[in-house]
Amino acid sequence: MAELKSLGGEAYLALPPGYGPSAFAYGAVRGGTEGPRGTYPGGGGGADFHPGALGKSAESSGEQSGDEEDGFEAGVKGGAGFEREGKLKGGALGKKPKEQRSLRLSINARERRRMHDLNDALDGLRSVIPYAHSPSVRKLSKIATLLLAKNYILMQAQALEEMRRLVAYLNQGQALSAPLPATLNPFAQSAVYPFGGAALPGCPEKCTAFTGAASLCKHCNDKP
DNA sequence: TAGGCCATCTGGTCCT
DNA sequence: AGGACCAGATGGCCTA
Repeated sequence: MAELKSLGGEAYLALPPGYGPSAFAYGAVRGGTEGPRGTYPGGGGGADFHPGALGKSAESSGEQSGDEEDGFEAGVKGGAGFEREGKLKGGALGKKPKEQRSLRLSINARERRRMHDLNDALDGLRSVIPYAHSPSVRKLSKIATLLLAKNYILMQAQALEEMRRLVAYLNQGQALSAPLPATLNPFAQSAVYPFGGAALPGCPEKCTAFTGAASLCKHCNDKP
């Protein structure tokens, strides 16, 4: 996986290759809304999910009660982990006592809930980082969300530091008429755009879709 | 069709 | 013992 190196200045919010522009390219229209991917039923694991048993509506913690029969019955054919090393770890499902199967279902449900909570948290993160929030743009992937958030935090930290330096400078009683050293003047430096000075791929559309205070990229900001 | 992303299942480990 | 967390595996969906 591409490492996110320390980024300087306006590149803070640029995602590493494979996550940045591609995240948007990848994020291009995807059947309109981003709703459930329709993978719940069945999902992986080979479990035969009851369609609809695990809809997006039930994604949040709290739901999923009752340990809906995850498809343990006929399901789990070669499901995750089961055929590893050619053997059935922990015993074949069919041979599991009902009690153990019940326990497994409970564990599965709990894990599912945990992952849903994690996804909810990621959604919350997506909602506060600057990128094009639009129905026509697919949401950021998990990895892109994390990397973008990290860069955003770094960018904010840098901005804060610059402001501190500026305040300290002004507090020293320096004449305002004197031009600030470039290193102290945040406004003399190039503005920090989440996607750097280059035009964001699909810039006009995405920048207009972006609901933040500023444009996503300098290119767009220069052309109101 | 390959690759990316995702949801889910599962067993192991650690903690309470 | 039970729950949380984790990583590996699997299969489905979608896009280029």
